[in-house]
Amino acid sequence: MKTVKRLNWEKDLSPEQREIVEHTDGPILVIAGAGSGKTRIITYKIAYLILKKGIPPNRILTLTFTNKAANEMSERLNSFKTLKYEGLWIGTFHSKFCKLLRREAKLVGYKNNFFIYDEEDQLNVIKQIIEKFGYSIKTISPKTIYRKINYAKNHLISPEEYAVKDWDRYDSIVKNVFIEYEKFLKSHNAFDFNDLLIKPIEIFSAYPSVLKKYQKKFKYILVDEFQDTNLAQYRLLRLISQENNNICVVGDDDQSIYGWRGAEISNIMNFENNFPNAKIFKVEQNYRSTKNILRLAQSLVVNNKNRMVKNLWSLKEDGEKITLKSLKDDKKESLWIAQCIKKEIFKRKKKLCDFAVLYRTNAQSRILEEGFYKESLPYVVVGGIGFYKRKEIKDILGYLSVISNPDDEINLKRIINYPPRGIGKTTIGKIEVIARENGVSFYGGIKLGIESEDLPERSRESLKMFHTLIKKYRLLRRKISLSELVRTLVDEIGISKLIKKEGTKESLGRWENVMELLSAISDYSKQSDNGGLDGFLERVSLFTDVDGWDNRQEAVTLMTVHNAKGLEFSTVFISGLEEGLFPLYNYMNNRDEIEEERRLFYVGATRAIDKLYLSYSLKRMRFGETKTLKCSRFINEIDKNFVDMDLVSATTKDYRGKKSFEINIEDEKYKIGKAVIHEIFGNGRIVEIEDRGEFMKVLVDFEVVGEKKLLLKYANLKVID
DNA sequence: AGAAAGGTTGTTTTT
DNA sequence: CAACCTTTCT
Repeated sequence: MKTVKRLNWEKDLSPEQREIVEHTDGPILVIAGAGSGKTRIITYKIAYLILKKGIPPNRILTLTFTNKAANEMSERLNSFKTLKYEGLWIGTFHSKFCKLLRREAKLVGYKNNFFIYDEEDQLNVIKQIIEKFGYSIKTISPKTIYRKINYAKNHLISPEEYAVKDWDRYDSIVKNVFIEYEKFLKSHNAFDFNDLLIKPIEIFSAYPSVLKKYQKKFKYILVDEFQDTNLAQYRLLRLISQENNNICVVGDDDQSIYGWRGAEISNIMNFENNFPNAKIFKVEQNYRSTKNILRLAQSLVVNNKNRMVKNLWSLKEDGEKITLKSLKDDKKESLWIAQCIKKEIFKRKKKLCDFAVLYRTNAQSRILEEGFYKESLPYVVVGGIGFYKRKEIKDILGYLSVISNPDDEINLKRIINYPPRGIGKTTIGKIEVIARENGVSFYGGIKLGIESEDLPERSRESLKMFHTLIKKYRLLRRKISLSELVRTLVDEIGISKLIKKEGTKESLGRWENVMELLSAISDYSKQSDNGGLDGFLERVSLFTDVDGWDNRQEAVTLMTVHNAKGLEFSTVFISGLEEGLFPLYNYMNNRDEIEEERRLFYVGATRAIDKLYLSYSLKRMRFGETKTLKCSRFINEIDKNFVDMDLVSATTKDYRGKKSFEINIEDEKYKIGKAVIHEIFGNGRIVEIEDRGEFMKVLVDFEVVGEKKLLLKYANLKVID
């Protein structure tokens, strides 16, 4: 059911949006506040380029943050009656540069059927290397190494450049593992996520003619969510845009929430310096939220130092007040949320899909699920362990990967004894030796192992069976459809029996997942432009749970604030607003990190269209222990004039109606102009106040020693009044 | 070789 | 409180 729309430049766009759409040439930065119609601007710009300027779609590159965003844009383009956009490059950075790599892989020594390793695969590679070096993964944590390697790759640091302080043994281990890791991936024809961006950069610098080809091809480049691009993405944009210099980036510095993943907020802050003669637009009208929601969000985010000044405004009414609720513990919080939703559905005739419950960490979903279950309220959890990361799914995908690319040792080892076929640790160890001695891959080692005298008859028999199985499917893949292939495979290896045998309460769900995979594959097979087995594997690697989430489903949506980026809901709950959880404890120590947490809260709050609920618990179960918690500093920061409060304090006093909290009452004593006494510096007056809460700092002008900035916590100042 | 039991570890957010 | 890894038992 395709809804066909006529494009109406005047009616569909505000005058300022239209100006941006029609300003096509040269570098453009659009600072677009939350809910100001970013997606609309980009889609209409694409339409404008094609229809009004006659640019062929295949000469426009549009980069988004999620596949979902790209799909939505495509859908909108599809709804425009007269628009033909076949050939348009639209998708995430990762998927588009993966596409480029499929074409150019041989330039970096890869075959074009490369496989993409996810975190689990990467960890397996790292573990294997650590053990090969003779370390124990007890002393050398694979996860730490993984983080360090990822950090380096995010910052475009190669293993050779990886700096080691010569006294730091750990760092030199990281470096060595890093070097081996890169070699391993290459020799197994696999990339990790970072490689999808890094390798194109390598290709472009080594082969200027290839770069030229793409520079010429892409006359116009459009980028969404620019505030979350990292160094590699930024480098790619610079390289590709050089020829035509028509690059339009859209973003909002207040919504930059991926710093931990290497995103550089400076990319957006310094755009004007890096792209000379850039035209800057600011869109401050918000079309999404009520005034109350906007004011609250704004009152929070102004506490950030490192931001561009913006003043969001809205033509909507004030709307309902924000509800702030404090609860005794996390169980009560989840029940309260479920009950609020029920009430709203009953009173205001809202639908389940109008609600989203957001949280800081995935682990919080479980307690919410329990509460929803008790209240028999349907819900979907988006994210967490993604569908394609579930064990039963990865096992099947492991087979498919090996069928496509037998060099993939990691997946080969994953499935070689699943289902158990008598190929255990000892046999695998022997094959590794054989492979190394003969200079062949692990798969090659299996072939030799079948003939080898060093292996017992039984193992050789098992290996032979396994090898025959893989060979059979490698042949079969050319003869039957992908969907039939996987069905036959699932049948032959007896997954159904295997899962049933486990006999756990999750077994049924796991089997359902397998069936869901089969139907996903058959859907994929039906698409006319499908890329066969390799295409499916690629899609799966780059797929996220949000991409698959259906927003019309009759269920409440539960997800992290990160996942909610770019989405909107009539009613939004932000839960777990406690010091240490949101902001998360790892990020409470430095200013930049706190600012990112604050932006995250801002992103969450601005998802709401009509009504926002904020809640926190005074006790929460973590690590199997119940901890007592204080409410988030962000709650203290927001302007309470638009908030209805219903609070339980730690001392069970009711703070209803009061404008500030206990923490704040202490702070209130310190105001600009107040006279204070310090033990050493003597008398002075407060001239400036920075931060509130735990890290509150004051600038005091002392009579004797002049101005000093003091951290209130340690200063021991006395106010004299 | 494989299953079952026991101990230890750790949770941030994700393309 | 799990998930994960190691050890122990069959």
